[in-house]
Amino acid sequence: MSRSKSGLKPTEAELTLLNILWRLGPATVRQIHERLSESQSTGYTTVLKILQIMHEKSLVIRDESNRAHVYAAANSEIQTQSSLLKDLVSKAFGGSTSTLVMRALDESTSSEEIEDIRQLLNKLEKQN
Amino acid sequence: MSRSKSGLKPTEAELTLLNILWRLGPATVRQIHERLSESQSTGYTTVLKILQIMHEKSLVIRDESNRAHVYAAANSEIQTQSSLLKDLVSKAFGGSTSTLVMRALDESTSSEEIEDIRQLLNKLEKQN
DNA sequence: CCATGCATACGAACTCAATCGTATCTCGTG
DNA sequence: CACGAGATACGATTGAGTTCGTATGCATGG
Repeated sequence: MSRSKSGLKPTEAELTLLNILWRLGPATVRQIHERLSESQSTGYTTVLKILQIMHEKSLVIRDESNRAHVYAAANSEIQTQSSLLKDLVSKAFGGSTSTLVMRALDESTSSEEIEDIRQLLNKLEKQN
Repeated sequence: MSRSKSGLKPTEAELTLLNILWRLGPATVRQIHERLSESQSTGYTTVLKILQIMHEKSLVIRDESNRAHVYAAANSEIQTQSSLLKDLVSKAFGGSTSTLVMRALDESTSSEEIEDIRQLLNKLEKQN
C-alpha cells in the first residue's frame, strides 16, 4: 500500500473540510473556519493543522503566493464519493454494488428519486 | 451521544470479523481466526482481543457456557449495511440517498443488476 | 493427580486522528 | 521604522484502534 497518491480515504474531519471546500471553492483557512463555525466550534489552529495534514496527503492543493494560503480540494466531490463508495462496497457488501444500491433504496425513496434512477438505468443500458 | 447501544459504527477490523461471523454463524475464536487466516495473518490473541472489545461495545453477543466462548454478530448484516449507508449518505452525500445510488451505478453495472434494481423500484413505487 | 494444551484475560506498545497552545513570521500602517 | 494584527508552523496531549506477549485458568488423559 503506497498511500502517497490520491487513493486515500479522508478521515472524518478531513471530509468535513472537503465538503466545505467543494461548496466554497478555493478558500483561505479563515474562510473555511468561519464556514465551519456555523455548524460546530473548532479552533482556528485545528482547522489549519488539518488542512496542513491534508496538504501533505495531497488531499488538497495550496496556493502559497499570498500570505494567507488558499486551499482547494485536490479531487472533485464526485471522484471522492465514488472512491468512498468503492471502499464501502468492498468492505461491507462483498464487492456487490447492486446489493449496496438495493440496500440504500427503501420506502422513504420518493417518486421523483425513483424516476431519476430509472432514467439513469435506461442510459446505462444503452451504453452496452 | 450515548454510544452504549447498537447505533455504533464498527471499525475496520471489527467489520472484517463481522463479515466472517455472518457467513459462519456463531463461532469460537479459533474458528474465526482460522477463517481469517485464509486471507490475512493476524495473531490469535489479536482476534480474541478485538472480539472482547466488540463484546463490550455490544457488537457481538457471547455464549460463555463452554470453555471456548461462542461469539455471534449482535446485528444482522442487513442492519449493519443500512446503518453504514446512512452514515455515508449523511457524511459524504449531503443526506441524499439518490445521489449515492446514482453515483454507485456506472458503466460496469450488468444488465442483470439493472433489471434487479428496476424490479425493486417497481415494488417501492407500489408501496406508496 | 498432575502436566500439557488450549482457552481467556490483561496490559504494554505503537500508530493515527483530532485538538489546541504557543512560537514565530510578515505585512501594512501610523 | 517599529508595532500590532493576523498568518503559518510546530509540538504536546489525548483518545481510539490494532497488535501481540505474557500471565493465568481449566479440563483431560496418562
